[in-house]
Amino acid sequence: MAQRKSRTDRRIDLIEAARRAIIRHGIDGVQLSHVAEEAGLTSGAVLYHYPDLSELLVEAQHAGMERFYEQRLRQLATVTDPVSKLVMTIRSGLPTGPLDPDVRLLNELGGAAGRNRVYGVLLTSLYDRQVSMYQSILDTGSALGVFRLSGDSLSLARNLVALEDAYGYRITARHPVIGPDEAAELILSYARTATGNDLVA
Amino acid sequence: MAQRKSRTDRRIDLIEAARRAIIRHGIDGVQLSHVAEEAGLTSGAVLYHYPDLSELLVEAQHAGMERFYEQRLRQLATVTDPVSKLVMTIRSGLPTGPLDPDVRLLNELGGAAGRNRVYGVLLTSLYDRQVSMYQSILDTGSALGVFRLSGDSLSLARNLVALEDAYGYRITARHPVIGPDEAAELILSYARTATGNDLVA
DNA sequence: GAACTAGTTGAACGTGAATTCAAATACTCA
DNA sequence: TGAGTATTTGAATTCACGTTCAACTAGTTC
Repeated sequence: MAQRKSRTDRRIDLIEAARRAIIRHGIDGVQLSHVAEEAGLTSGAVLYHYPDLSELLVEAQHAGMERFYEQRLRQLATVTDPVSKLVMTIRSGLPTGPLDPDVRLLNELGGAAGRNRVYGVLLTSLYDRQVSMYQSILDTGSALGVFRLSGDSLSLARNLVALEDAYGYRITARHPVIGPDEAAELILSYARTATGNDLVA
Repeated sequence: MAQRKSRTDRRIDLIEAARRAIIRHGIDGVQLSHVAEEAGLTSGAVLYHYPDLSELLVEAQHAGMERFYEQRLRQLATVTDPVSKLVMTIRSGLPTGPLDPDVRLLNELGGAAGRNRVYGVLLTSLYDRQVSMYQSILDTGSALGVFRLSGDSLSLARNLVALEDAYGYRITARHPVIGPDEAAELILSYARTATGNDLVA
């Protein structure tokens, strides 16, 4: 028998297990048994904690998103100058490679968001928060005279996040020439014209 | 009994039916019975033409992609000056709204491309062809002196396609403020700095 | 350490989907 | 027109999954 755990501990485990199962089988392909296997439990045990699998999946997606976003914020807090912030943020929005679990998970949402309102809302809220994050970097740099913005910061920020998103897909789809480094350089080339700064950290 | 059709006609029907079924249920959620229902046939009939459902799904995705791309090329051929071409192409890469079937279908590939090599290859090949399309517009405009490019045309083209992709997701996910018009304007703002042209058609 | 509680298992059951295939039907062409 | 062929159906079968639940186990409490 698998190690016994408290209700809260087990729920955390299950959310992690669901995250892995989604990455492996797709948000519409995950089965109860996949989650159980990832968690090292039987289906019955999973059902004991989450009588409705779809709720667990939503929680897993939600948790994955929050983790991704919080991690970016945390990294951001380690530096102060706007140039470093911008460069670092661009990097942290890209997958480390085709197998990056965080981005793989988010990518699963793309298609489902068109069919499922809950996923649409989740994904939209992540996008908006990331836009705010970029916008505040741009505005700060602008106020300090480091950046000379080529347009309004909201539009620039929206485009930066959009580029991240798109290259995330390219990288996880294993584009033969666009990897993390190339994608970062492509986004940086946009960021340079947007900020009028060379962005050499 | 459903109307009898020739092998080739029926296969075309089935590809269309599969396309609709994928949009409705997701690439990993589609079932044989969904396709059969969309086609107005029984499961047995579908299996008679496609013993392997996954092959039909790949063909449906392939056909959807080709159609999307060919349609863009055809539109592009109706105008000659680079400014009109660029503006029109940006528009034709965006969904008409959250329900746009072509983009909905493509979005289904995003997540699956990370798990399934075939889908990864399909999606990557579409991306690359779209990049070429933009690149040729940019190069022509540059040669004619209409555009003064802010960087190499390949990078600019890659970013333009990336922006289209990303806003396609935003729109199908029903972002409350980013619709087709707003997305087009955001991409255009990038295209303006990229080409040094006001892009007023 | 006995009674109680919470978590887990495994087997039984029901459901729905894929698969198979013989029979029925509609078309082709001699 | 009639024999032959291609397409479709519908029923039977099998399989995989979700669901339920009684029994079991490991903690917890008094």
